[in-house]
Amino acid sequence: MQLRRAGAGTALIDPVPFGGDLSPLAPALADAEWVLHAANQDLPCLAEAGLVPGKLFDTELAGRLAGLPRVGLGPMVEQLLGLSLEKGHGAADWSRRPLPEDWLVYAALDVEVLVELRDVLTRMLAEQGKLEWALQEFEAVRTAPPPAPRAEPWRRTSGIHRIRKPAALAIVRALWEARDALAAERDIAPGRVLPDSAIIDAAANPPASPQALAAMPVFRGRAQRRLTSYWWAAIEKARRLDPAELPAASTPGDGPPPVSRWVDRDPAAAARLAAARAALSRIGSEHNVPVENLLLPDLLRRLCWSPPEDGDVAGYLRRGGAREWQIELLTDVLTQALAARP
DNA sequence: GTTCGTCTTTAATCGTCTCG
DNA sequence: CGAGACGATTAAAGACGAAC
Repeated sequence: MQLRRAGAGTALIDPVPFGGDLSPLAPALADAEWVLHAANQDLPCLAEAGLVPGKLFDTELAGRLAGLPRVGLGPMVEQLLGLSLEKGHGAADWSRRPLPEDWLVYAALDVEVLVELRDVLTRMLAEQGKLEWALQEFEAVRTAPPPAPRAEPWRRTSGIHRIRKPAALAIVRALWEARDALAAERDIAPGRVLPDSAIIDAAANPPASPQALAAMPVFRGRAQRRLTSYWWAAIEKARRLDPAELPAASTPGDGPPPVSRWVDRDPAAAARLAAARAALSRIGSEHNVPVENLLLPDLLRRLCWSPPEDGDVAGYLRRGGAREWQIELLTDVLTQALAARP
């Protein structure tokens, strides 16, 4: 983790020896405004380590609101500060120790520029009359609850669409969970324990015996041969489940259907969405803000699919987590758009 | 009454882009 | 590498009707 504070210089902290608990740092950071880039990606992690900001500035979000075309840290620093950052070691293995010197330098340089970037962005936002918008956005990010864990993460196994029957899905689930447990125990990525494709193969053509399993691609590999009985036990467990315990063929899906289907399913809703999108796109270009930052696309879809019966668009947006600046800016045009007819 | 084949419906991918 | 967004596409289940 990289820290920089005016007057105190830059510090790099390896969280590993602390067992992931960085809460001793919290008092030192309590009174400061945290300047992060794409904070929504790091905050859940930091919160887990015991670090929660009291005030936040997100340079990526600020860049979007300021209407910058490229909001990566590198491009923004280049455009606004005239500096060029070295290309990252994005896909590098940051778990190795000791970390090479040049990686440390690269990591430190990342934060050297953040405070200066904040100052420039603050000035831009103020000039555009968007500083208050940004403050509301930062506060929303700061106080956002951690993302809910996926209810059924095994359903994201790559190739799952090939599996439809509950009995076969049960095998996917069993193998996925067995793999996850083994990966956690060995502390390596699940995909390196057993590829998704092997799970799907085994579910699509369930082997009748351990021997048949051990003859399948991937499973006949040198490393997998030692685990045949482990995988076989998972498959057997799935086979023994009561019908009531089998996973549902498809998740209910609590939101609206895919937009491409709206015209057939509910032409009126499609007309509302088209009108709302047109209005948002107009306001977006008027204020030089990306449409997806004007309103969460998912909230817009839900609004258009099933508008509030009492016509209280502002209340609907507020309950959906929209910020006050968004409500103020959009309620009228969205109310009009909801009156659109096919 | 059952089986087979085709059509419709549905949803989850694909490919693309951008980001860290 | 993995994430989210997007539009287009594709795969598979279910519905329906015809044929035996």
